[in-house]
Amino acid sequence: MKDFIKNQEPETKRVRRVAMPEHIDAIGHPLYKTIKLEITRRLSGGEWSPGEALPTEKALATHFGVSIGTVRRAMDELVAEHIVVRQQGRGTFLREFSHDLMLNHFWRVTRHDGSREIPIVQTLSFERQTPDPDVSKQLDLRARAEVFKVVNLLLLGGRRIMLDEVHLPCSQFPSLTHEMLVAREGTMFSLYRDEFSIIVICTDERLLAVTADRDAAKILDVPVGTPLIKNIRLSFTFDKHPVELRKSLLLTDGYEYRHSVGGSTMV
Amino acid sequence: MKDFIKNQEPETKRVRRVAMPEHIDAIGHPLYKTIKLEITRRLSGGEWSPGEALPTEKALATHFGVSIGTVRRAMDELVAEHIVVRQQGRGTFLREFSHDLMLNHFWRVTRHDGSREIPIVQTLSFERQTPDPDVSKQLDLRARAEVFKVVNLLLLGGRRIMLDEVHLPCSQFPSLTHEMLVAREGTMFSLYRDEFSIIVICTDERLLAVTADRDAAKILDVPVGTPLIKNIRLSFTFDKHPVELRKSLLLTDGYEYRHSVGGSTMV
DNA sequence: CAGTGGTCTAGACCACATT
DNA sequence: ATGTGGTCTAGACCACTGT
Repeated sequence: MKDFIKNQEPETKRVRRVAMPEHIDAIGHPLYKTIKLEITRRLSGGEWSPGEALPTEKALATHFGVSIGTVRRAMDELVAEHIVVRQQGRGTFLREFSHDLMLNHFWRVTRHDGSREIPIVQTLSFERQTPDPDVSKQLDLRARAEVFKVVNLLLLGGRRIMLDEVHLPCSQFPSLTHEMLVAREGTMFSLYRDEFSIIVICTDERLLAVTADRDAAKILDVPVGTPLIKNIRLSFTFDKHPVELRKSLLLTDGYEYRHSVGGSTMV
Repeated sequence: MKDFIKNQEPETKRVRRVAMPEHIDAIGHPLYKTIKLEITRRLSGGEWSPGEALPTEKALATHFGVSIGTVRRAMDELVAEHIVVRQQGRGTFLREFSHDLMLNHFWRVTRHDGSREIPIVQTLSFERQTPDPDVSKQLDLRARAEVFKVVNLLLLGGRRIMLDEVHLPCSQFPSLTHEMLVAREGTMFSLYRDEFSIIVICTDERLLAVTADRDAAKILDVPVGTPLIKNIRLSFTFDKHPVELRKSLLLTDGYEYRHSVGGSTMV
């Protein structure tokens, strides 16, 4: 009945979907998710280095055989996850794990006026061990899988502010050594990325009010009983796969812990 | 030189932009932002009530004289801000300020297993006062502007867990009374929305480690010196306009404070 | 100037929900 | 069967960056 002008060039449309590389599981996913997953696969594989320009949206569109809008849709999510940055007129770049990103995205400790400061990190200990069942469970490890345990002391304004106990699955950081931790510039997250191609996307944090016990008090140089915030943080890479468990004690003296809820787009 | 087939129907395109209602300032904004702003204006005006279906995307598109994709772009941000919910095949609805939203979006206190519980609120005091300079500054008030100060005690599992001191600008909540607070069902935020058409979009929180002083210890029924998390939270409506300052003391005993960084879209 | 991302269009088809 | 939101297309034009 209806005189729709449909399928003027019929053979080129649905075919493209199955023209995707075979290792991509497109079932049940919208096309842009598939594109996004393929791009993240290449990122994880180290195909582009931080700061480097990705192919243009047009190039990606023709490469994948999809419309440019579909590529943009995939890129939109990568931008939202702080994995890439777009610069109008210049290109799209794999985000560098700069102090800027670290400070504004994952580093929650500020001065009372809201300004942020780069912490100085001192690695106090480094060992390989069989984790507690609790640690093993949170990191989703197989039985008898081992972890590296790193203890760091963080200084702000020359004062001891934070004591970190970091647990990393040995399977994901096979060649990690004490020397790498001591010698490195920048944050732990930049180390994960540059040396192991592990990109941290998101973290879940659990905060508790505690007081300093004797050990913590000694290391942080405060009286026993000083109030501290205990932060149990689990960090994830793609697919919500856990890569790091960090237990921190934070001294909020001259500093505070800040975060926002819901303020991403804002008018 | 180039045989672009441009402007086949020339008069209908750019004209639409200026065909917008005159009270909209479209300068420098992309069209979808203008659409979004206009929709939020109507929401603030109470044009639709919570739970009610908005016009269809197609209807909005023809009403504003724009493409359906542009309306979707505006809606995408409203969805991201938890203002509306889309249901495929049904429609788009102004989000109800349900316990569900409250619990999963703004309520950060959970049991140690991550489960959430609806707090029971007891209003301990209600008064109108001239705020401290600090409170006045954070709420962005004019000189001599007054605030309502509400003190609430929150119970979880029958135990006293949190002590809130809430500051509200009188100008934005003109008819607020003690009775409204005592009589209400649901959260403070639902009260703001239902009675004053004020929709809270986002909050900034500042956390400090403290110990219970004599007054707090008495009210929370814990020993003096018990570690607490002090949370100074500023809540905003559209345009990052502050509407509430809340200073809370949280007892993390059987409970903890949880939040995520960066986990909105996730693969 | 050419090339990039940013916005916008007009439509098609799909998946889902309701009648 | 109808109507909704969800996805996708092919292309145009704009704003910006670099030459």
